[in-house]
Amino acid sequence: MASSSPGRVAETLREEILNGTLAPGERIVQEDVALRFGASRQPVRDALRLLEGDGLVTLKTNSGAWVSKLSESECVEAYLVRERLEPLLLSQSIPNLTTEQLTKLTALVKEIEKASDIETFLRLDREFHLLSYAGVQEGMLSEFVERIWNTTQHYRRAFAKINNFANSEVTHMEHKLILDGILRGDSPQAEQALEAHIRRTRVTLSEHKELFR
Amino acid sequence: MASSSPGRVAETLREEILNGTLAPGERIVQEDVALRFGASRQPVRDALRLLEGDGLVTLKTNSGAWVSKLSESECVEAYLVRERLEPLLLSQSIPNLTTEQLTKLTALVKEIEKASDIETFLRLDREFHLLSYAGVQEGMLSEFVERIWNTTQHYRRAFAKINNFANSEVTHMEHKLILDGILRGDSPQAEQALEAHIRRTRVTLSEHKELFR
DNA sequence: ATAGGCCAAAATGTATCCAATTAGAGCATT
DNA sequence: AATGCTCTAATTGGATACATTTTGGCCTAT
Repeated sequence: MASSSPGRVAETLREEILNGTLAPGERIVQEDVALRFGASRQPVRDALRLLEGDGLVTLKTNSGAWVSKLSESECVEAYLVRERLEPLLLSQSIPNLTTEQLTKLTALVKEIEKASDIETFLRLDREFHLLSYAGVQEGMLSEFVERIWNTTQHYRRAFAKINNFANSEVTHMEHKLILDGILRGDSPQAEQALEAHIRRTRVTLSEHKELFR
Repeated sequence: MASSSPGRVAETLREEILNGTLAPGERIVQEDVALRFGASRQPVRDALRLLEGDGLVTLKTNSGAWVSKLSESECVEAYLVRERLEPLLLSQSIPNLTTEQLTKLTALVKEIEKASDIETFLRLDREFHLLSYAGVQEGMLSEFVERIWNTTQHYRRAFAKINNFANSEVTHMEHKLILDGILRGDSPQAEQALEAHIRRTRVTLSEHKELFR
């Protein structure tokens, strides 16, 4: 996949934005990227447009490209949208999850509890939630959700650092409730637990406005 | 706005896709567009990437660009997402609507009733709903909603043609309920009426699978 | 000392050219 | 008649070169 030049460039840059190598607000110079990949600036421009479509990069005509930055209200909005969309997505995914995926989800919840550093926690948490949506084939809904996860990734990391696993007990319980609903095919429970999970994060997040200054 | 070349090209093409000049599945040849706008192919490629980000155009590497097409299930998915997102958007918009906007909304509901041809109906209906969201400043939520409206525009037109204003009485009543909620600042009523409005359309739509063949 | 304007360097946007890939017509085969 | 194949023309992708715009440092004037 992504055999095309712009595709590969975009994928690499996306990875670097998600893992924090490229921070929000940081400028991306076309020629620098072109040199890194041994390509001309044209494929790089295409890649930047792709990432703009994903909301990860903000382009300004005749000026340049920056890693997208969210204000506090934009971040809260992202969580409000998650509260509406992810339960819907989960409800459509649950009937189609395979036994292997259910096993993996169960294992992930345990692993998340054992996670001792922030990067591991973030990676596993992301994997758990996105895997729980694997029963739905790619479409607009999953695309929206993935986009929200991507654009808020940096703030999830910053938030985890500040909290230093403070609310981890509550988080683990919520994950178990979601998992229980999934395993028993009790979609409403899973949906409600998920909505509560996201909502609590949103409320807690808005108590840390310092993340956005 | 959109003073840049790719911006202008994209805007024109978007317009033509929305008003039906360019039909879903139709191919878009870079050089043809470039000639039309008296520009080179480069800005056109940028424009196509922009439209791809909007979901209006589908690009295939080394092959070309086509106006995006929705399957029936994708269209239903779009309406499911609308049911979740638009009531949220409306609830955030209502407190910030100006007196002028409320007057305009009232007028639009009346105009929609008087609409005698399909294009007028589509235009006014779109204007009514999008104006009801004008109290919210641009952001992820409004962007998602606008994208859904754009990608489903063609199917709304086809649906209206088939129905030939059959359910228009119900539609008008729903619009009045939404408007009443907005005017009285009764957000829950407006939200519920809007959700019912979208839901009914979705259900009715799935009774016309011939639209997707 | 600070604000404002000017100029040079750097970065982005566009055009043109060439290479690589694909699509479709026409032919051959079953 | 239908299917598969080949080859050519058309189209897209990428690189280089040039034009345009912006940015930021520096100078001047208040």
